[in-house]
Amino acid sequence: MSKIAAKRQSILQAAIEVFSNGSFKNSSISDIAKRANVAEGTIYQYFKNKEDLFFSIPIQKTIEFTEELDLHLQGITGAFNKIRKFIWYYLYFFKTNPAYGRILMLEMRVSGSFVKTETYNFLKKSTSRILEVVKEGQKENVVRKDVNVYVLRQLILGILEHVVTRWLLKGGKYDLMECYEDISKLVIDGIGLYARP
Amino acid sequence: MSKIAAKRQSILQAAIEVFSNGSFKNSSISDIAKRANVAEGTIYQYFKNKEDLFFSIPIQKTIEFTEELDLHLQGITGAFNKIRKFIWYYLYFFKTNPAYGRILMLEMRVSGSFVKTETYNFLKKSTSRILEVVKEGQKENVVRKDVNVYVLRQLILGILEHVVTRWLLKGGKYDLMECYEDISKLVIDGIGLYARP
Amino acid sequence: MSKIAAKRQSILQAAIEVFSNGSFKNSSISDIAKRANVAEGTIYQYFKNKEDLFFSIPIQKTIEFTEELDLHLQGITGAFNKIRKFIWYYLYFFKTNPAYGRILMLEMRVSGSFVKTETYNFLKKSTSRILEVVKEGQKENVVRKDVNVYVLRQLILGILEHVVTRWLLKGGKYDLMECYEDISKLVIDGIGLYARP
Amino acid sequence: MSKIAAKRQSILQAAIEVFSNGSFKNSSISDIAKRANVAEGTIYQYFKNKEDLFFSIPIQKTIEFTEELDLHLQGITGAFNKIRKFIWYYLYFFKTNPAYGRILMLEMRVSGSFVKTETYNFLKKSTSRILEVVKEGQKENVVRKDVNVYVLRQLILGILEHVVTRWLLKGGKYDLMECYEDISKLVIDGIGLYARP
DNA sequence: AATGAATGAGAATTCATTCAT
DNA sequence: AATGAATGAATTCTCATTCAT
Repeated sequence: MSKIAAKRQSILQAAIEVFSNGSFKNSSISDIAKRANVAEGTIYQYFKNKEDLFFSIPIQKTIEFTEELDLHLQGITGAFNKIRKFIWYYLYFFKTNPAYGRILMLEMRVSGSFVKTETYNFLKKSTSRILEVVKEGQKENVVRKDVNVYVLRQLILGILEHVVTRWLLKGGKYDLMECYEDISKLVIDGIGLYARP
Repeated sequence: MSKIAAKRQSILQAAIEVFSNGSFKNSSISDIAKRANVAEGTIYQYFKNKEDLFFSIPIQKTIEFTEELDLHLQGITGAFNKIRKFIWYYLYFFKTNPAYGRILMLEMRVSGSFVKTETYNFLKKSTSRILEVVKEGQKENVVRKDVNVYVLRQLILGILEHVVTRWLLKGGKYDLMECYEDISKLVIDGIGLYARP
Repeated sequence: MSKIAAKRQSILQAAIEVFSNGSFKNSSISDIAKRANVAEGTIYQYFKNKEDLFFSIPIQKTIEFTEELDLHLQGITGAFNKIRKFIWYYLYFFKTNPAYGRILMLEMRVSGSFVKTETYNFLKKSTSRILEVVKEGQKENVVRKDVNVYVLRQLILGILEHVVTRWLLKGGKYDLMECYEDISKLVIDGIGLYARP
Repeated sequence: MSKIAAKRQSILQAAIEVFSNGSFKNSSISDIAKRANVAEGTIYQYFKNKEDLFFSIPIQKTIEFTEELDLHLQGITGAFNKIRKFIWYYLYFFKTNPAYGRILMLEMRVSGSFVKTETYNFLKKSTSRILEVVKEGQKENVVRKDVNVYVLRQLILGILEHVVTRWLLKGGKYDLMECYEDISKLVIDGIGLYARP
């Protein structure tokens, strides 16, 4: 990574830590600068303004998420196996990135203006990987075809988002991975072609 | 109610309306004063500072909640009936107090400092009523005794908190009371001694 | 004058002094506050923002100008006498208010955006007094009727504006009143019905 | 011209263009650097600081003016002819350098500090050429000797400065050369020994 | 008790200037 | 010589809090 990219990265990391402790308004550029060990002005070399910095967080984190996810999915065959891995990685990602989780799930999602941002569109597009896997499952004849793939994706992401949000609201006091088995079952049962009770 | 108490009350109501539209930092004393039709200085006759005003909201509202709840529970016999009434009233309370709901469920939770406040302790203590009812159910031999009463209470409050939070995040677009029947069943089934499937 | 009006006035006076020493951008609220012996925040109790303060200057000064002018015109009969008095007072006003002169003539007039402000419209309307006198002269049959009154007013104000601007550009080194006689003659000759050479 | 001098020149040209669009404070080194296609730091290799750059503009432009003027005066005999040529060239220079005109006539004048700079002294000295021509005219017995030569020079430069300033304030909408004939006559009549009406 | 003018500590943002490469 | 990343002082503006009336 270039020196410049590294500095941008370290500012973003500091921003995540600061923003995750309070609201957007409550967090100050001064605090972020201190935590990143740069001058306040430096932040404006890398980000247009405070809002730009804020909304750059999910973009950066989503890129990280997607790249890592791809590594984890490599070598796995079978749609169900891939979906299980996806669920596992989703939970694992937020377990290891709770500060980002608080920003995304508790701060951004709640703000009405978020939906209007470019970042929102970027996030929506970024979930294409799981869509592909669902389609793969349909080709393999293991995933039901009587329901729109987008709805199936919504089911998966909806459950995951939900458990992560609950976990964060409870202050991360229990192990997020605990629910991996249950969710896997629920999801596979829910979208699977056979084995419907 | 004395004149003084009435003014305090009207300031609190204005505060609820203002705080529910934005974060703590985002809301200004000036706005609250305008909405309460008092001068800014007057607010400081009734509350120590902005934080005191903010955290007085749940205290006041919880007192209201408890007082009203007691009225609703009067004359009802049977733990299950009381629990159903509790669930009904909980949903009804937030349906009719959505602004307060947003503050409690979406804003206070996010702020990491909330847990450290006296208000947090007050809220925890205030749920004693439901605890008593659960214990009553155990004495009546209708509520399971193999699980700690505090866990049982957590089950009830957890579900309720959850549906209210979801409802608020969706902008209160549907009728919160819709889910009363389902939740009643879920709760009674969950904590009941018999009738387990 | 009320205490509040007096403070507003003293802030305006400080602003005139500061703005007249440099451009709008170059002048700081901090300097104005210091000169007015108030805190920076106080300025924002009286003016919406820096621009509002800036454009409030000509409004205030024009009101002063008009009020004083009316006093000076009282008891004078004959349009030519009134016009001479107007010319005299115009020169006298800027001789005694050179800082305001620099702001109006050298800073505001030059900025392209000034024309779009409300202040600009206010200033335009404020020259109605001289228009009335010109019309009066036409009724008295001493002022030419073959030229539009608005053009006649433009002639008078154009010359005056010009000599004041020159005087300011030269740093106010000579006595502005020197040119009173010459301008009076020029104007009376220019707009008079008879006595055309 | 050396490569270094050429780059200095191109930075100055960029500075003229940027400064002429706004006040000193309003114009940024960053904008100038962009327009000159150099890095910000490079500007500091050629100029001590922003003020130095600003005040280098009239020095550079005055050198250009004087050099070109000398070429134009070559081969012309007779003081009046030279004066006419001077007037023509003065108007022509600002017609073709309106951005510099705005800086010199509208911006520098306004800033009270200009009079204190070295640049101001340089500009004053640079008008020696016209002084020589006036003296030449006195020797030729065509220019009046009853008035101080410095006053005669002031007359000439005063009129020229005036028409250029007016033209700039009007946004350069008409052709500045239009007034060449009238000014020539006015000046020659004004300073000439004979032909006084 | 009520007021609201005054305050001044920050907040975000800009930008001239420096300096290591 | 040229660069442009980094800096930090300065600027405008906001707002919780105080206090004289």
